[in-house]
Amino acid sequence: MQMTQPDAALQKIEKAPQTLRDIVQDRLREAIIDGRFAPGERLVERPLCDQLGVSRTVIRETIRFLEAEGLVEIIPNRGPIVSTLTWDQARQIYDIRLLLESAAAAACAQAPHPEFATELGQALTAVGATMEDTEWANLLQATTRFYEVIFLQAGHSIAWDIVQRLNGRISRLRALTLAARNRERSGMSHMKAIHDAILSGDPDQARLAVQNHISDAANTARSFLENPDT
Amino acid sequence: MQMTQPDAALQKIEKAPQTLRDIVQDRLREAIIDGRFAPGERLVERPLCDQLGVSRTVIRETIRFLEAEGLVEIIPNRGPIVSTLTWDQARQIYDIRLLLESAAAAACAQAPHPEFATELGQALTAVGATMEDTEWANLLQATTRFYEVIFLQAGHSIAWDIVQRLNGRISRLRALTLAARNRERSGMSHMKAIHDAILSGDPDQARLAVQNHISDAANTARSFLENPDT
DNA sequence: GGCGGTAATATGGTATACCATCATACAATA
DNA sequence: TATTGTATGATGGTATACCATATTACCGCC
Repeated sequence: MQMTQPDAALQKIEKAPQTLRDIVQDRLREAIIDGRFAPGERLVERPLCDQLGVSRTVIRETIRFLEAEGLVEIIPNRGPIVSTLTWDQARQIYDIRLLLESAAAAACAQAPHPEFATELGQALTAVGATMEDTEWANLLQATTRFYEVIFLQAGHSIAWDIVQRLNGRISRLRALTLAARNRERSGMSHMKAIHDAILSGDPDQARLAVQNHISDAANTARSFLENPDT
Repeated sequence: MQMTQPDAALQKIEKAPQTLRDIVQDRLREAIIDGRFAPGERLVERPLCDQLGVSRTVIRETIRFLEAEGLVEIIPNRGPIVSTLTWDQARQIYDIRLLLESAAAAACAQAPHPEFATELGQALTAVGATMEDTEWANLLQATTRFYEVIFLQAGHSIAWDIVQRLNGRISRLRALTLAARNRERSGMSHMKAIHDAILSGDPDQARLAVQNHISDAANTARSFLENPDT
């Protein structure tokens, strides 16, 4: 039993004990992103407590976090509501995504890495596999994964955090645009273009492909937001 | 007493009643950004309560918010600490700022607006006025204001929120770089270049000027972070 | 004297109780 | 019947009390 030489078997205990708050935080965030609350709907604390079986303390701390994420807004002495989204805000978010995602894609294209190529290919294949899926959540997840691979390979983890947070705020739009069946295929072709451009080591082409992908999505989103239907 | 016609005198009550949490949130954030806590230092809740004269509830909800902002990190079952910053993270932050700020500056340059010109000029003058000031916080505030004018004119309010949040995370570096006396003047000249490029309606030149400003700041910051002094 | 175990302490996690405020409904009076 | 005042209820804001866990300190035993 020599301790000077670390045993590979049981290295470090890394269990990250999940607290109630973490669970509730994920649940509530998911609920909002999945659209189980309407935008502008009040999030009354006590009913949420009953529903989730936790105390108000937990709910309130969770809401503070989601407030900082931009998913909920607090009206003083009135309480939290699910954030609403104007087209102007959505436009800004798509603009920012365009900047961050094209930068990440370009960075990947400039520094090719063999195992990254297979990883990106797998991510793209996964997107294609969910294309015919009835569950749109899977497609959304696969798409997210595709970009995650790009951002992490580029070493842009902070930008990725920002993009994820922004995506949360436009989740309703993302769901709507994905539901638009005809866009699925175009989205797929755009992602293939991004994939190809990166692997061929062409940063400018990668930027362009990302731009096509996002502007396409933004246009679809705009038609939804400007036609007051949902 | 005709109510159909709104009286200009007492229009709408818009007081936004400040809650304890809001106050504490601002105070704590300011304290961290001002560097009154060392990076990695534990933020023990109960002492903070005594110090600020509020209950743990308030402190904890505040900390949740600051956690989402990236200013503090939570170690499960151990409590919050002031976030540390690696050079890699700082580099990423400067990269993102470069993207967002150059986009905003370019947008301003493309759509000139007369009253905006005077506003930007005033902001620049204010920066110059704080140049000789002994209180570095004033310089930082004036610099912030300069960029705020640009972002808001560009209609990039969300990007501005992001930049402000990122700036909070590198506040220590900003203070250090500003304290480097020799950089003040170069910072000023860079901002003047940005100002001139925008007013002359040259987006590319504006981008370039922003790039110079940020890369200069990033280089100064790197020398601090890589030399383990502070 | 070092090592292991147990007790004590520090501190975060959670629940609850109480108070403040705002909105709404109802009643009384003109 | 309309208007205004008041009472009541819903709900967020804040404080506190209690519990769980982890770290530390101390003590006895080998």
